[in-house]
Amino acid sequence: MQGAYIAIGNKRYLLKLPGNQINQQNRMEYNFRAIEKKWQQHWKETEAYRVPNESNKPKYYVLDMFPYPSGAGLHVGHPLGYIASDIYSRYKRLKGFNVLHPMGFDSFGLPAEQYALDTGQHPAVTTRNNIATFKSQLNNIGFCYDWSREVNTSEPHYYKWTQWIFLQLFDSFYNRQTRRAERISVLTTAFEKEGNKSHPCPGDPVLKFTADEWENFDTARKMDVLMNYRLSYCGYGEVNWCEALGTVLANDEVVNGVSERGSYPVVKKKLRQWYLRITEYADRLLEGLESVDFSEAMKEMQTNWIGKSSGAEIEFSITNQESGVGNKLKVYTTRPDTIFGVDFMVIAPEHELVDQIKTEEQAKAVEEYITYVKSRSERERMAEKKISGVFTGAFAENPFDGRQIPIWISEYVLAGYGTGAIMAVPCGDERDFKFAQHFNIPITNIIGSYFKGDEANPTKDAILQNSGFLNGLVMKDAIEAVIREVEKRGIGVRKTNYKMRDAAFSRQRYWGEPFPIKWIDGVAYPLDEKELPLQLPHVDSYKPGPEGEGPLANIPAWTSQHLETNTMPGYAGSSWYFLRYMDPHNKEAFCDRKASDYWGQVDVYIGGTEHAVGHLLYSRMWTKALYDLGYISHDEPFRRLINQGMIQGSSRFVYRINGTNTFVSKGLLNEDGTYSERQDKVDMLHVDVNIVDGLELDIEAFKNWRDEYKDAQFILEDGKYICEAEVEKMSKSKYNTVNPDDLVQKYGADTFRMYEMFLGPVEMSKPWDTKGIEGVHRFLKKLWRLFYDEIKGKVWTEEKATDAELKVLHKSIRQIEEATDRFSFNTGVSGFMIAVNELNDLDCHKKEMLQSLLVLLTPYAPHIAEELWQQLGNEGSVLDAPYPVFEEKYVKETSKEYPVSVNGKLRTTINISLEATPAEVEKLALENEVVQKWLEGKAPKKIIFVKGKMVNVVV
RNA sequence: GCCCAGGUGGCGGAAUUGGUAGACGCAGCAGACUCAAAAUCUGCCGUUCGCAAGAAUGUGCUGGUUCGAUUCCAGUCCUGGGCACCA
Repeated sequence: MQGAYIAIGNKRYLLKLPGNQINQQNRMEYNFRAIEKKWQQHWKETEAYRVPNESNKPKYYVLDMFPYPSGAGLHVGHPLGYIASDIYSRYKRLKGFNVLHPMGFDSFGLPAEQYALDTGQHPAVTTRNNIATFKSQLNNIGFCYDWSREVNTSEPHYYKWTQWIFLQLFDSFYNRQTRRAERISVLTTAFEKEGNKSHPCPGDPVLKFTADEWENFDTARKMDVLMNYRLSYCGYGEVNWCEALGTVLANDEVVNGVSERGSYPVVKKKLRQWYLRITEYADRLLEGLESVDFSEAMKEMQTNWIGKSSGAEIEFSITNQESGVGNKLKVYTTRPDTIFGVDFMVIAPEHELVDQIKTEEQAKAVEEYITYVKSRSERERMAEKKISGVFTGAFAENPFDGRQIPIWISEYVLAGYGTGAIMAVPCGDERDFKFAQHFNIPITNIIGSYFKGDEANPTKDAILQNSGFLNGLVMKDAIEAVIREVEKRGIGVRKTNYKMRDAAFSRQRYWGEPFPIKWIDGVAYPLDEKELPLQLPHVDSYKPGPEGEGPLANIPAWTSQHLETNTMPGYAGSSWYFLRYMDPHNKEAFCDRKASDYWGQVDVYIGGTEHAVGHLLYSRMWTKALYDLGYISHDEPFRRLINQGMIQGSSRFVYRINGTNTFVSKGLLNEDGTYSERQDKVDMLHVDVNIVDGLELDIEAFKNWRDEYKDAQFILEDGKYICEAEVEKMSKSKYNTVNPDDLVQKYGADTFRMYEMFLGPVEMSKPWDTKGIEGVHRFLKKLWRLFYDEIKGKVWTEEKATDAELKVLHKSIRQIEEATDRFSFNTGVSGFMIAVNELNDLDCHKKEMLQSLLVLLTPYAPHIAEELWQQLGNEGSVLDAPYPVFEEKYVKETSKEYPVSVNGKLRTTINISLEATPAEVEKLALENEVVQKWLEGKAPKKIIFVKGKMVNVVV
């Protein structure tokens, strides 16, 4: 950059000039570093991105899923969605909207705590540092965030309101009659009047009491009952318990039944846990999907997660001799029509009846199996292909034909779903069939020829046989018949079931929101609103507390106040942050009603599918609850959702000859992956992608990369060391992360932004490859040269544009506007490239043209657009310039080069007027030499003509 | 295992409603400019056959529907995401 070209004759020389003399010359070159710095500073000083809560413009709310500020900083995968949303926000602003486009940090979480455990650094400190890094990285890219609205979930003035919302949920229940959340006081008033007959208990379905009984409950009992209704409630749940570490582990800290750190055994342990009663909202979460613009795939994932099914809960009597007689085994089935095909029962190994019903002969086998299952994660149990299980020795009686059915336990039945017990029908269910085969359990066929004995058939169309009173009925119809009969006999009920479970809402950790709850005599009391925020206390050690409790249990000052020692999970703060952005500094409320009424729903929400069923469902539930309680006026948080794909890492590897410090270039390896005639074994080692150009290793950089490679030897091919490449997750440990800062430094933010978009559709996952960025950078330089010649200086003119030039412009307006509208930013970028190429071909430097192009470009490359906009002599910022309006008349065509096929195969093209009638087109097509050749004198059977598209002659 | 998505040149991708497959860019090759390099510009660039004209073939794989399929249907393989304490 330090220099300029001068021309002598027709030759050019690059002159080295001192820094203070280059300004005027410099302007002729695309000096992106100076330009970007200048405008970022200017926009900051003029508060160009500040968004008011009052405006006569229509509002538009564009939101990114905010990041967890990890210690590794931002890598090129993060900004993909942010760039997309930034482009869209700027586009909407140009189109005249008041656009809310905020950013913040989801700053509570496990990694900061683990880091604290390892290094003793307080999570608040590391989090603050990480946020500073993230912010500077984000600002580098030139995003138009209104930073005055930044939120950090781990700051007391934010989590005060997370705690406050928790208390609202705590003080609410879901009224199934009105289908909304209502205050607990509504419930107690009802209890006083009529007991719980109008409000069946969601936490304990068999609980029934009268007004008198309620009146006579003591306080503890009353609170206990209410706990079973609250939308946030305390119960018991299983966690991954690691005795050796004395702590509870997250699922991804457990690998194959042992802890990831140290490989200690991990077992299931029941602990007191907080939950959100999201199951009460299951139906509304389903219905709400109809009113939002999410992809079908996303809706399907959420629907499947909620997993609504209907069927029946049926009781079977247990009939074995030794014990358990008189007990009932309750199963849930969606296929009661197959009741006569039940050949065995399977109950979850942790089912409460197992202990009572197992026979003495089977006791040992059962216990051994339970020990095995305890070490298994739910994931492993579901994914297991190997069939396993143990007979309990007990039998149940089929209520319809009295058949004795053996009761088994197996890991494929989970305690948490339905009743934790199933009736197995091997002729109709594949898993049951395999189980029966494996354990040689005889199979009853109730569907005649539909079942051939080699695989189960889940049909509902068969006519039932061997099925008592159902014989002759079609299965579909039998479902209803059985449910009616079951209810008539009082041995079961019709039942709607949900796969979704209540959301576990507590963690035995330090770095999360404290619960504003005090425990007194085993009863949970909420803190008063005035006591919020309940601040996280300082700790000296992040070690777990006794008996699986969190670190807070180690603090006497905390426990002496009887405060809850659990903290809230990562998703607490993220379940409502989109509301806080609307009114981030409010000290009186989580968000002023006026602000939320103005901004309403998020119009476009951009984020990854990995949040499909977690964060998105929780936010939807919180929004619905806040709506029900009258705090906001909309009950779906996100009107439209765009899923951004993941950027994967493209890892590079070097081959080292086993036991040496010599590295062999990839192409020199034998086919079997060994080296040389001696067939030396080689090790494949990760190497930092940043010291590899494409596939070619920078050998000097490699030697400096790590001490152990200082004296490395290389066996080269064609003088180069060629690396192996593989696509993997982008992660520091794989040395495949690329820092956006480096690319911005080298090519500028505008190039970086456009290149990320140019990689492909936002929704799609793709590996990162730095190589192509040059092309986008060249494009911006080419654009610059439409304005400035490096010798002649400014080259734009005030001349009137020609028709050909106007056509280029309006074609571009159409393509780019439409691409931006449908989030197809990659084709948007290519639209700019085409426009610049064509203007270049036309040698067009007319201000009229270029100016419009700059406005189109503003959302994608704001810095260069603003600079050139100013250079052209415009007043005001390009950020608010009028968006060019497409006019059809400039792009109208009169004729088209029609593709002409014979029998569907393209043979030639003919230029035909768009006015031509079908008859004229047919005539022209048949007269065509090429068509005649392919007709070989035969008459055409048919001619298909689609106006403006194609002609096909069928022989 | 279950749910969801995606497979198109050497590479990233385009083709919006079933109508010219490969836009745009990278890499590569050839050329211009240059003492040289960089930068820039021009041309070529799916595969096979052919001097060429042209022909055949080609969107993971196997079938189907259609005048016509990357696009719709059935099956299948592979890759990625999620599966409830990573965020």
